[in-house]
Amino acid sequence: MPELPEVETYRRYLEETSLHQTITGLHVEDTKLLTTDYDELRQKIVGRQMVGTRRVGKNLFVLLDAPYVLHLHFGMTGGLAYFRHDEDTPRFARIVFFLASGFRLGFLCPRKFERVGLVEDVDAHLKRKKIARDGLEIAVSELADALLRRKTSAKVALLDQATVAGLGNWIVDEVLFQAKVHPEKNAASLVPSQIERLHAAILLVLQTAIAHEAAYGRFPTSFLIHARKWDASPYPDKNAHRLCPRCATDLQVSKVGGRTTYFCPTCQPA
DNA sequence: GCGCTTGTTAAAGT
DNA sequence: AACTTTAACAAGCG
Repeated sequence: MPELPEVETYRRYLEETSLHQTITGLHVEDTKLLTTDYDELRQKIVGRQMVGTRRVGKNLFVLLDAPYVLHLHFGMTGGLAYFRHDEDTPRFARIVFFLASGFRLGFLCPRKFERVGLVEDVDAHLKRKKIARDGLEIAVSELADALLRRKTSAKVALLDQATVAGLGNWIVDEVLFQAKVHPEKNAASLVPSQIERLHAAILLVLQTAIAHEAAYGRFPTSFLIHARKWDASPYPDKNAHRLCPRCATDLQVSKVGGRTTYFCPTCQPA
């Protein structure tokens, strides 16, 4: 689930549960999940406290009372869970931070695409990884600059974290739908009105998703996301979600940039 | 059992 | 050289 809204929800969850407690231990089931050597990581975080957070796109940075920062990336399926007792350990809590209160913060890693490690400097890390401006903060002019220099489709360009940070597969589909732009539209040939609509749609989709703590089932029925098989929740009619929420045309499913893409051929003409 | 998956990146291609 | 596309990664899920 971890696109920007989920990571923002995890960020708030971590802030509410785990700050200002000395870290007393660390468990790591599989060191492939680490971008910092296990022993070095343990040495550097045990005895420290989490004192704040910062999120950029899908990246969560946990500030410590130390001159380095813990970096969490949730991959395709990562999550967080705060718990107390052994018997409450969630499935897939492959990394566990033990805290002085007796509680533990588990980093759930069902598919091992998640990553945890230390970074010296957040901004240097973002630059090295080519992470662009966060989706909630990007200006129209920045979005325009990034899109117009690309020789690929609007969908691929929006999915690229070097264009705008935090959008994943379903959010890009939702943004394109709300902005009435075809996913395969050439990014470089977007006109100013389309870029303005994309910018507004990015804010709308991200803010709506965050307001609902990324629980897709509760999103407005005007959203395309309900077309995805895993979420037909607001519709009593089993087939209603296959139709465009705006014009009731049959939605189209295709592959763009190698990823499953939903769009309305009427509202988003080629 | 088969195909699919909300992300990223190394390798291959242009 | 620089940008784009593809395949691969790992494992759970329906």
